[in-house]
Amino acid sequence: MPERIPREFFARPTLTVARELLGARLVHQEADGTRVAGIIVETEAYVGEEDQGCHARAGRTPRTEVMYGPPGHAYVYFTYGMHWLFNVVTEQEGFPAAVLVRALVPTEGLERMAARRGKQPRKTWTNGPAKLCQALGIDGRYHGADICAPQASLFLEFAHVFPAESVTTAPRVGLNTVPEPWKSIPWRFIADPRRLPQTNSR
DNA sequence: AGCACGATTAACT
DNA sequence: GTTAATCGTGCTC
Repeated sequence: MPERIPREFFARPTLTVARELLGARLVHQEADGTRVAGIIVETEAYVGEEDQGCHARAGRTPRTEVMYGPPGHAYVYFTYGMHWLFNVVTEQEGFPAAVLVRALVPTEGLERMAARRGKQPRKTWTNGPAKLCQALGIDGRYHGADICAPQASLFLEFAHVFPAESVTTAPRVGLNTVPEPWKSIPWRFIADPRRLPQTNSR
């Protein structure tokens, strides 16, 4: 039985959580019991009101309220008129921060993913933050959900640990109009999926 | 009340 | 490399 990641894991510095979430398994247990899941291979950290790339730069608003709440909750928001993005709230309650999950390697519920991602090739099912939400069936219903609750249907499990040499960092994506140093600071974490144990992919 | 813009993607050229 | 699709949010008037 895989071990679910406890809340204390998320109640730490956001950069640490973002790095250590690489290799974790994101699981959506659907209403019929089907597990749709994948191993996280890319994340980004968004840290506090000072971070001009973080939504909380505007302060506490209805949209960002969840980021100010306790760690281990889902911050799910809608953008570009059609895409959902999934984040996990980090740090202590009262400090607004979160980790955006940007990419997964699919491992379970492949037929569900195929059904949701349509005719797209498998390689592109979960290689983007909005794509993985679509593939796993994550949308605004999960905004604010406690992913550490025992009965949670959306949660994280410890699965794999990537060695340091398989992890690289880079500036965060899509912050074109954000001022420096936030625009270039390397708070994006990328794991080499080739370092993952072989899956039954084809 | 109105508006510019975005933590994106897919389909173009 | 460029662009349309599409709408909630936060800011301005």
